[in-house]
Amino acid sequence: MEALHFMENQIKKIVLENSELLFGVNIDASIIQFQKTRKEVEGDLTLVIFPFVKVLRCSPDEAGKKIGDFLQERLSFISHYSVVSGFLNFVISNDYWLSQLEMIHEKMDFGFEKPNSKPTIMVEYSSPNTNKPLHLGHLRNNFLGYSVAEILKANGHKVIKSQIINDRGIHICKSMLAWEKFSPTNEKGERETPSNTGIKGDKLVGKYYVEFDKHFNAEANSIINHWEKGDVDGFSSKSINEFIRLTESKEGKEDKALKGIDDKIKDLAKNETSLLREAKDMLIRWEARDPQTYLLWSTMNSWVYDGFASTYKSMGVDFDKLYYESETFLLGKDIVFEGLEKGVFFRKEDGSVWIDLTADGLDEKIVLRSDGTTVYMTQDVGTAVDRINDFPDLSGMIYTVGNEQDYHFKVLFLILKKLGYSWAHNCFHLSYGMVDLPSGKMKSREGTVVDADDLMHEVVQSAKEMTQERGYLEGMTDQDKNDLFNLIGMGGLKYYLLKVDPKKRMMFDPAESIELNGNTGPFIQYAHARIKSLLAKGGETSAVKAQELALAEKEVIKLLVEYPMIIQEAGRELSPAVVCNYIFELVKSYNQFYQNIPILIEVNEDLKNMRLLLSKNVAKVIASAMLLIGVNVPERM
RNA sequence: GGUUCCGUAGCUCAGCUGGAUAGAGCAGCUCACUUCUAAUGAGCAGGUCUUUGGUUCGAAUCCAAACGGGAUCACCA
Repeated sequence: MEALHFMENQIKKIVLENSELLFGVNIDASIIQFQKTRKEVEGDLTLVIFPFVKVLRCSPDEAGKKIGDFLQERLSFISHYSVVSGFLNFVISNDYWLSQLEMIHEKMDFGFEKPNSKPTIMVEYSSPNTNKPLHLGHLRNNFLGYSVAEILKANGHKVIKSQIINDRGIHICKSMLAWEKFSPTNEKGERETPSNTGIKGDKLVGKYYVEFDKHFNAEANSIINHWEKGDVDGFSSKSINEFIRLTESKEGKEDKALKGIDDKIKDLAKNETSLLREAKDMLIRWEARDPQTYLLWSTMNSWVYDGFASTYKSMGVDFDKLYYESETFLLGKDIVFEGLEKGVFFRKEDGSVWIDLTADGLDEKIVLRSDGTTVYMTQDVGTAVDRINDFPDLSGMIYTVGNEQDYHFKVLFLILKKLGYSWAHNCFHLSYGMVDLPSGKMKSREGTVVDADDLMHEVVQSAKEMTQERGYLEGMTDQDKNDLFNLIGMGGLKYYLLKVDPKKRMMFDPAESIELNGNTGPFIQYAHARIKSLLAKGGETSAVKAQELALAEKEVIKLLVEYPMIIQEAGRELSPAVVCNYIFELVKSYNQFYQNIPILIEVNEDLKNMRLLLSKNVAKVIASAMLLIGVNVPERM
């Protein structure tokens, strides 16, 4: 058991067992509340006395003194105590702290639970759209998902990292179509490919998705022009009537309402475009497994996967199991039919299938379109069931997806429960906030999207410049140097994105993200490198013999002792930010010690040895905790 | 409008199972390298914890309302 809990439990036990003797009445365990002692006050552990006062009917000071005396006599780890305005502060003996340091030193995997000792959990993250290259938002998603998986492993869970790849649907057909129609051919008669253009696969496909949108919008605008001129031949009368109705309704409206109406007209026109019709035809051909369409689809997807693979490599994330929507959507459909028979879903007149969630405070939600094709929800139901089939020992699933989909997941989990799946209660949406830029929201239309590859390249580049300027690089090979620049750049970026509570929306300042001072990844990496350098010069360490302990040293040990509880808390909260904040505290505390207390220069061998041991274990915990957020630490920098 | 998340220093964020004088980092101003890596440390300055009411011995923290901001409410994904 962790040292702090051990001490708290000992105190609690003695107080409860002797409450009759101490206070003349039996007390409730809930009034025994601990907290960390404030910095300004001497002490390590504080018992709050206020709750006792009501029961005991005496002053807080009296009660505190009574309890303090009693405990000091019976618990060896209590050196002495003080009562300050209703708080009973225990000073824990130096021996106890030093023995804790010794214990930490002996444990290789200090803070970690036994691997695979807890139920299996699947963590889904990343899950990109194959039409769009990964951007800043995906970086937060990937780092978060990867880190949560690591944190759960540290808590003893078996973890399966997965992602669902959104590889089918009308949007995919759009980029396929655009490539077929608009891609230029070279002298050999080939259209653009990653190999003949040198463009990264995901970027190339993304380019044609944008290209589609451009032509799509142009065609829609020209249709609106026709309509406005009264040229309505060849368009469905339903659309025309709706257009006339909308146009008339513009009369006397405010700007904002006008914009809404214009958007509706645009949608109307889009539905009449030949491009959309062609894309829809293509989707139908794809669903019918038309060989030519299927070949184009699998070829372009493979370009995207190659591109993503290289981005994931740069990110330092990986997956144990991939799911493809093209493989799970049919299962989802089957489940809907089963549910339809069981009465979970109902069919509307036009043939579409719905679920009524109004009794649960939600809306009616569609699960199958009237033409029988699936929607996002159907696929997610199928994927969830597929996963349980693949991994029967799965006890829960965590979906790392942005908070704009809070409603979707609420509905998804509810549907799974209504379908009678017991595991549905262990599905959890790890919902994280959007990443904003100083200029505001990222908008692809305004070109303010920060590309993941570009950003990673930039931070590594910046790390390179800084490190060449002030790093300790003598004797390193070019390969080692490049690894180091990468380590520092990516460490800074990951730490920057993970130090904020995942639930909250956060501000991403590009200039600040490559900063090296203050609460940053490189600040922590530097501390580690400095300790390693110290240890290299310090020689071997042996068991702790020292008995003195300076305040700065004790503060560092106290933080080390907390590490196991931090891992638990981070696991409970699914929050890498908890780990980040802890490492930062630890490093700050260590730096204070390092700056003020001599280590190698110390003449007393016992003290020197203890300080080296302390440093060694700080480095150990830094490295261990940084790995939980997917960051490596350098031996030197 | 319904639902939901959020509002703490100039900026970015901690703290929120109720507890002592609300903390960091950045930016600003001082100071400390012939020393174990100064990518560091010490200090100064900076606050009506959005507002109002309630619960309590005690509220940044819990409850309610108001104000301000985000997300979401498609036969899109």
